[in-house]
Amino acid sequence: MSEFSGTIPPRRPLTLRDVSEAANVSEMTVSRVLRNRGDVSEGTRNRVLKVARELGYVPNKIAGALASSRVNLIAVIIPSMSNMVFPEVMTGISDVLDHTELQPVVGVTNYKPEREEAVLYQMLSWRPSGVIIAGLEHTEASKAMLAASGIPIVEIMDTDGDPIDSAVGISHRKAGKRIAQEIITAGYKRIGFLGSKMPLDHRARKRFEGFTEALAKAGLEIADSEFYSGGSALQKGREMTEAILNRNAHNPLDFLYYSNDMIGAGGLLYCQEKGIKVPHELGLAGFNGIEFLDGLSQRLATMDACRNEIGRKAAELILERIDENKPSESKTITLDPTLQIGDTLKRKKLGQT
Amino acid sequence: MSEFSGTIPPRRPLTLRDVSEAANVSEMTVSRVLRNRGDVSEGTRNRVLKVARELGYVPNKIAGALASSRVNLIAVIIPSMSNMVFPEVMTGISDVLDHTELQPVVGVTNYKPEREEAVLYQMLSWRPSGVIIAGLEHTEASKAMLAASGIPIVEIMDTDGDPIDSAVGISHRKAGKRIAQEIITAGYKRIGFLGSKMPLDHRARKRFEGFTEALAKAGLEIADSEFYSGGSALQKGREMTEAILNRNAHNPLDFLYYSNDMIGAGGLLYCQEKGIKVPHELGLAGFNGIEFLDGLSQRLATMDACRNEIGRKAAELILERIDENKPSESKTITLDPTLQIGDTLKRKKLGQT
DNA sequence: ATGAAAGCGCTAACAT
DNA sequence: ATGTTAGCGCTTTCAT
Repeated sequence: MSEFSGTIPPRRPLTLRDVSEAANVSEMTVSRVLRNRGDVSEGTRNRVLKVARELGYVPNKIAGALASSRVNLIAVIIPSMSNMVFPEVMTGISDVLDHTELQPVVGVTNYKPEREEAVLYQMLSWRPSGVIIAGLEHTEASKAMLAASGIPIVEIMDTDGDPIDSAVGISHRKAGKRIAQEIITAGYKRIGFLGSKMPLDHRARKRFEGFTEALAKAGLEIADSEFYSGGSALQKGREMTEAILNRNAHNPLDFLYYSNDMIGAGGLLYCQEKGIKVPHELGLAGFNGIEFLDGLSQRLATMDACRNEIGRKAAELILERIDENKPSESKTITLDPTLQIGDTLKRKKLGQT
Repeated sequence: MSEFSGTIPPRRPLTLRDVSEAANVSEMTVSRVLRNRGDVSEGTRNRVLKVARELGYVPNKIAGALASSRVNLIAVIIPSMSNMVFPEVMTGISDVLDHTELQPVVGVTNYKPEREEAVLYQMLSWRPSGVIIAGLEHTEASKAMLAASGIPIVEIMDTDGDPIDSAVGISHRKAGKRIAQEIITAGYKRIGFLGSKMPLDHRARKRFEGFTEALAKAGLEIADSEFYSGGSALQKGREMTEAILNRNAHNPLDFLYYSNDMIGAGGLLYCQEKGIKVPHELGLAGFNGIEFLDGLSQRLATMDACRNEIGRKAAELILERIDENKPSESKTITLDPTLQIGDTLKRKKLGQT
């Protein structure tokens, strides 16, 4: 210990008072300058600004928020970050919020309802101005918290169900149906399904349900399926494709529907290497429209889930509900995902004529 | 307007007082129960808990933080989220913080220094308990804010430079050198470089510098280079590879070094399609060790940037500095990225013997 | 255009 | 084991 220890005052964060003393004005005036509110003479204003900058003052939002009971935070609760889909939703949200005073704060649930409940509780305890949360399925407690919060809630991604307040998304059930119809129309008959073992990914489940339903209407059913969990999705796509094709070698499949584009891309790469003729011998389709599909030599058939758009619209809904004082109603916005046929779902009707 | 309008009380968030009245104890006791602090009899405890749950009380952290001057937030400031590298860093951070009371709050800068400054200011105004920030390069104002904040700061990803406080990362300069040496040893001579137009991506720049430096020492230099910005990285990798190879057809390149794995993977796919023999005719290497490389039929040579580890260590450093009261010193932890030779950097020395 | 007083909803510190 | 008092650093409201 140096003999001078103790002479250096412990660094205490600066307060409004420090600035007000240095600038020789009341705290109130400093506050007004820093928030650009009320009348302050040009001279005082400049003096305060100068002093604040020199001192390196950073306002304490905690105190500000408590005093004004205004917290310019939007809680965003999503299942996963590494998923490629949510970063895009986040971009949409940020694009809109960047023009405002609001800023998004993200919580991740890893697809676990109890984790979602905990994260939600944490976020609500900061008294945000609004909540954007993925999905329509939540624990009873979560729903109660959301409903009781008294702030705008927007549930995103999915519109197959009843929102607590507002919702923006696509119908995954319809998306599944749509792609199934396309596959049927193209003349494929022996269809395999490859997806992830995620009982709690309700959106994947709904797509699957819509898919099988549409097949059933055409008198078809899924010939075989394969599920994975964890690991490199591209690699898993490869492995699962190999497995399901081999297993059905005696009576070959002619189409594979993947629950996401990453495993679909793995399957496509596998087929290309093995010389399997896509789409004539075997058709493929995924879901999500992830950007990197552009880099493959054949474009995988997929459906764009409107992720950026969902983010934007969700943020806009929140803004509407906050800004305006009119009793803005809750609404559900259902977007229409675009089907991209690509190069892997093109076979002409065979044996139908 | 309904004739009953005004009869529904505007939903005011519940306060401790509401709970204390309903449970017939002092606010202080409720506070103690909810935070598991101090002695509270089992009976009172249960009663309070029950009432709080029934009422749906969610504590106001804003007020709590102000009163206790403790904000259990760690600010995490990163350049990008869609990058694949930062989600992994985030996972490392969360893995460690999940066992504590602290929670990460993320801010994204898009590689813009002025944006970083703004984000930092915003975050600091919430008085977080610590800051984890990517890179060692910041504006003067940002550095000043960080230094003046009086909280633990950990700069991550990079250790080629002087940290404000602590740092965890790898030496990108050394990483560039290392891969260059490997390429030289393998006997490649005409080396192309493909990267992104990001003057502000200091880590990519440092890798490039280390790379060219090591080449220079061996009497070599970069034969040609190609840069991209925006778009699908996989696709860009393809296009740039085609462009650079064609441009040098008269005197062919025998190695391509990519500044990231995504464009590298695009290049690899291109080569495979064109029947270019990798690694004998043309060697390839990327940087980052992204998971999906596992799904390609040849493993791209790369270096793992220790992203998860960096996140973990950064969070641990912050915890050390907060938890302990000892004057824990700032330290710099330099991790050692592992080189993965893969299948694209293997040519035996030729013409050297 | 500026200031003074009160209090936002909690918790620290000190009773009891 | 429980209660009381005094703030935390701002903003609101009302004076001047």
